[in-house]
Amino acid sequence: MVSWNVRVLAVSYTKEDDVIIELFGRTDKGKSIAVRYRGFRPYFYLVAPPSGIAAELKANANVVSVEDAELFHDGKDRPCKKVTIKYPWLVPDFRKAYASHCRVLAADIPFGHRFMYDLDLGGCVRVTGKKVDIEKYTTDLVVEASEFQNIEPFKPELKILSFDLENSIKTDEILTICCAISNGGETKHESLVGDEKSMITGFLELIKRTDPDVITGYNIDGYDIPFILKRAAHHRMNELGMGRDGTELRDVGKFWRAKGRIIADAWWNAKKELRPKQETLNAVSKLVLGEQKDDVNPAQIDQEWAADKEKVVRYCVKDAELALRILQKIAVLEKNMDLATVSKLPLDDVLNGRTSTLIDSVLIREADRNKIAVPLTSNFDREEQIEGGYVHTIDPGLYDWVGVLDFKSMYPSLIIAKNICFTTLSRDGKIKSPEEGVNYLDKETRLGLLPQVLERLMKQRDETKAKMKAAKDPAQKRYYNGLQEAIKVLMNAVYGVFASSFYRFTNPKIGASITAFARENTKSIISQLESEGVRVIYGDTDSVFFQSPGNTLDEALELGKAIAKRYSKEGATLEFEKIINPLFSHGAKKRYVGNVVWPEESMIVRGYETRRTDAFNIQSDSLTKVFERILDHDTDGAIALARETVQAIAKGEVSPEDLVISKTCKNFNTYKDPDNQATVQTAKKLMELGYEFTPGMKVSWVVTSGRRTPIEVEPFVSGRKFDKTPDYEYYARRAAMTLARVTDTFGWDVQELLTGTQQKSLFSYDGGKPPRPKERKRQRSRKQTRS
DNA sequence: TGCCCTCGGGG
DNA sequence: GTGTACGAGGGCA
Repeated sequence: MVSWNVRVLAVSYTKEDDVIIELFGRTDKGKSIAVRYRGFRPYFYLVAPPSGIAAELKANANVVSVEDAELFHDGKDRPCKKVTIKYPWLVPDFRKAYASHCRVLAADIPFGHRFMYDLDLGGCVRVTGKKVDIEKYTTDLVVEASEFQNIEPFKPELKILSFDLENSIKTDEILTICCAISNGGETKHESLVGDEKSMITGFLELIKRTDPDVITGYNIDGYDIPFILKRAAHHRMNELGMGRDGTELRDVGKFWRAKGRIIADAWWNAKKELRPKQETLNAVSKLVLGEQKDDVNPAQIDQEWAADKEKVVRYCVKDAELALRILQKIAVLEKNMDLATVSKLPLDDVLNGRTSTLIDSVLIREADRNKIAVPLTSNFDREEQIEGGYVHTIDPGLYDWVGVLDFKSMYPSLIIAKNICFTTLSRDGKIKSPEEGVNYLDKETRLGLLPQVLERLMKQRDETKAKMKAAKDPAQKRYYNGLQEAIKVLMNAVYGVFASSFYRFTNPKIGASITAFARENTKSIISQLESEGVRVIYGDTDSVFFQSPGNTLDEALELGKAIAKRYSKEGATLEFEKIINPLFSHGAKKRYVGNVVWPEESMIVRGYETRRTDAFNIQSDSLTKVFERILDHDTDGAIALARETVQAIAKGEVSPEDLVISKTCKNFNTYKDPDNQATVQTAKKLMELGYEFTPGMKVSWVVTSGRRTPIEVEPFVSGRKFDKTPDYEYYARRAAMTLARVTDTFGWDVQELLTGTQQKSLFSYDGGKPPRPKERKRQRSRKQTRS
């Protein structure tokens, strides 16, 4: 018997003579490994099944055993039957068959996960067994395992294959497939050219030969992978095995899976991680690598290919490499390995799975240990959304020296403090939630599973933080920091699944009472602060924004620290997070901009969209400039700028270039009502003008009549003279609408920006109602800038 | 205000 | 594979 230490990347099962669990991973010696394990059986529970059911089950040839069990369900311990069956793929049938007779439990847990839960395996394991030789696997090692042990987590260097293809727009044929393969520190390039069939075969062989843990590229899920499959189908090719056992790719909605490997689209991950304003490979490369794509025009790929094939191949290799480096730079694999460690799951499940998967992994293990029932995930009707956090209204205006206080891990803290759990939910519980009739048992009567798990995670996080502090080696420090961040993510995810829609362990009452407790908490802090004379200007869920009466950083700092200290109590720590000076809002919740001046200087924009690509230049540029002036306390300048911008557009004193709107145009028939689509209209006119158009191209236009339906547009081609007249009125109105959201605060609404004059006197009344907010604000904003 | 539709990335 | 998976903005009623 030999042992290997493995970072688990994926878990699955296969049907041979029997069911075999497969773990795929990489060892601490850098070898890829496939681990096989026989003899694990699927099972589920039935709650108090009617008499006769047990006998019926025992007689079923697919049933291995029926045993008695007792599980805590719906407030008390109940007699159950544990039904073990032969094959995991039969579980759904059993589930359906018995659901009408009694409650079925734990019959929707992926078999691989069930295996990991039951052996309580984590993200890294020591596998003991013997090496075997099974040809279908592409891994360095194949092992028949007899034993598993948990070990200290480690993060092996993963082998990543990034690829990109170029295809003819005219004929749809693949021109080249290029790869950048990273193994440890070094990166190798491979490029395939020639006839399409052999390129595809060559690509599959390359995957088989190099056996990457991760396959990446830019938008491969949505483009390159389906494209290769489409072309392979065209040639009637089969056996497109990219899996580590030679099996084919699986289509999971928008995404793709290859057994034993992780398909991690660099675009998708960069999008999640960075939320860039522009998501093109070029823009993201510039953003994270400070580097650009090669100079090839993809819209003219056929011409480029005809002119210089080697140049196109270089370009393609470069794209593959950029995607690879982006994935490495944003370190998603590392971060997710940490999350896999704390949630005890294979990397693939963490990277590509839902957050409920993470919580399941932690909660189901704990439930099993405590003999607590694991219900099925019910088919959620996404009816009523539970009420969210408390958001304090913000009056429009400009505020100086704003301090921001934050409750530390508010939701987890509340769950622990109030013993909130599906196991403690009880009408006669002593802990009364603000929600009518939703009460929880106190800890002494029954400690909730959820609070128990969260308390352990919190403790674990504190310990990890302590280790981080104690670590001398920077690499060690980073390692512990990653882990403690991952625990934080996991804890916040716990609240997420309980609060959002339906989750197997909860009902809306629990989520609703968590937020209800939270609202009560935040509101009470706000009113206490107000009663002692501190001016609270805003608050959202777990944060409170107060205004320092002084006009220095030191005064704001002192007040913030004092409040944090005074209002922190056991289980609800209030932290002083930052100082913003100044802060501006036009009076809508969740929308503000400001200059953060402590602890670090930065600009903060929340809710305002200054970065849309389908807005015309003037629209986004002027909004940004208006914000800059406002934060410089130059409100008059901001208003003047907004007014002048709108006026200039209305008078036609702008170049058509600044009015161009760009969007992608897909195949016309993919639109419900193509002729109503400005993109389609533009594309058709482009073709009439003799320009080439291919579905998927970005088209640019200028609106020539915004009043008609559908809107009338004219294509804009850079370099070609634009000889139509833009609908300046339409553009002025759109700019005014964007800018007025902000200038309204200072007394200028859409109409007034359009006409350039204020129509109402400052103190006019509106139908007997109190003065319009904007007028109050005008005064207030002046006052705010005083000391 | 809330629903419905579309887009984004790729060539 | 005991799993069906985005998220945000704009248009329109």
